[in-house]
Amino acid sequence: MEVGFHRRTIHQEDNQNSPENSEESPRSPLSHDNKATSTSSNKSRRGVKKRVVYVPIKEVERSRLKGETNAPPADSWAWRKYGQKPIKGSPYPRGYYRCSSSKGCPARKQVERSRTDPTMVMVTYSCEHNHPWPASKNKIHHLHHYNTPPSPPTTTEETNSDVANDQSEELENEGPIPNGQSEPEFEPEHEFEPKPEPESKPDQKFTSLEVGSSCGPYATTTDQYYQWFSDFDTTSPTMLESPLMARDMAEDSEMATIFKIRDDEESFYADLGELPECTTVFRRREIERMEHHRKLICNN
DNA sequence: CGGTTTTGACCAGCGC
DNA sequence: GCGCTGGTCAAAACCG
Repeated sequence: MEVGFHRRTIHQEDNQNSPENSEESPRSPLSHDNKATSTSSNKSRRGVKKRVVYVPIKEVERSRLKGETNAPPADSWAWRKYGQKPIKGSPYPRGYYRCSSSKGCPARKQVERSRTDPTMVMVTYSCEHNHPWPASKNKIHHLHHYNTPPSPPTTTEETNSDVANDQSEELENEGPIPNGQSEPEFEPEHEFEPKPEPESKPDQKFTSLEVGSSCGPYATTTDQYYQWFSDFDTTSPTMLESPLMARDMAEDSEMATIFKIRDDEESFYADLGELPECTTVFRRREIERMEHHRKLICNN
């Protein structure tokens, strides 16, 4: 499935706001899990850390249209279904998947249709991958798709504006983090940028990326471009706990607006079918970047 | 033929 | 301790 979780909504730390929580039966272990996920404990009944992601069912259906029956939301790991259970109180069964990219990988995910919003699929990740991102055919296809790397933002101004655009997506960037290695669960199909963090200096990342510097042990020529993704993944838990993040979470109303706008926008892109959303977005960003550079030159 | 999906059975945590 | 429920196992079926 070439299409990553590009319209997903992550409710890892803020599940209180998720419709899922409000509807869960109070006694439900799932509810307990989700609640834990939304709080500091973030652990399931068996003490395994979990992360919850919401994905529009459209993504799943798109995957299914491509011949993937009962397809879980797209991501770039290879998942093998090992079970399915009807969940009490939910009309939809829950599917259990484990990572099949590597033998012995403890990574698991549960896929379940949201009760309140059947158009959304709730994906719960538990455990982390203990291996690098497999160079699956999907990935190859993906990379081929986006083989013309758009120019990442290079200026603070631009980065900030993009960040404002992508606040929703920042929240989305969650999932198992394989020992600090790349976690390509979320394909960079559309704008997705880490919030500028004093420590991580995302601008520098982008700058270094632009010059093609190596970014990690598993970075390939094409991977380099996406490495910032994994960097962000690696740091995202910290971000979620950071005061900066807390502040952002407090701006929920604004976030909601952004969510809505982006959702509409992305729905539009989704209607374009296989046309990679990022191509449009990145092209637009490229134009913006060039204009910005032109201004700088003019000013000089 | 190897990998994946399906599905019933079993196990373990949690609440009462 | 018991029952309920979620999570996992494992064998058979399925698929490319």
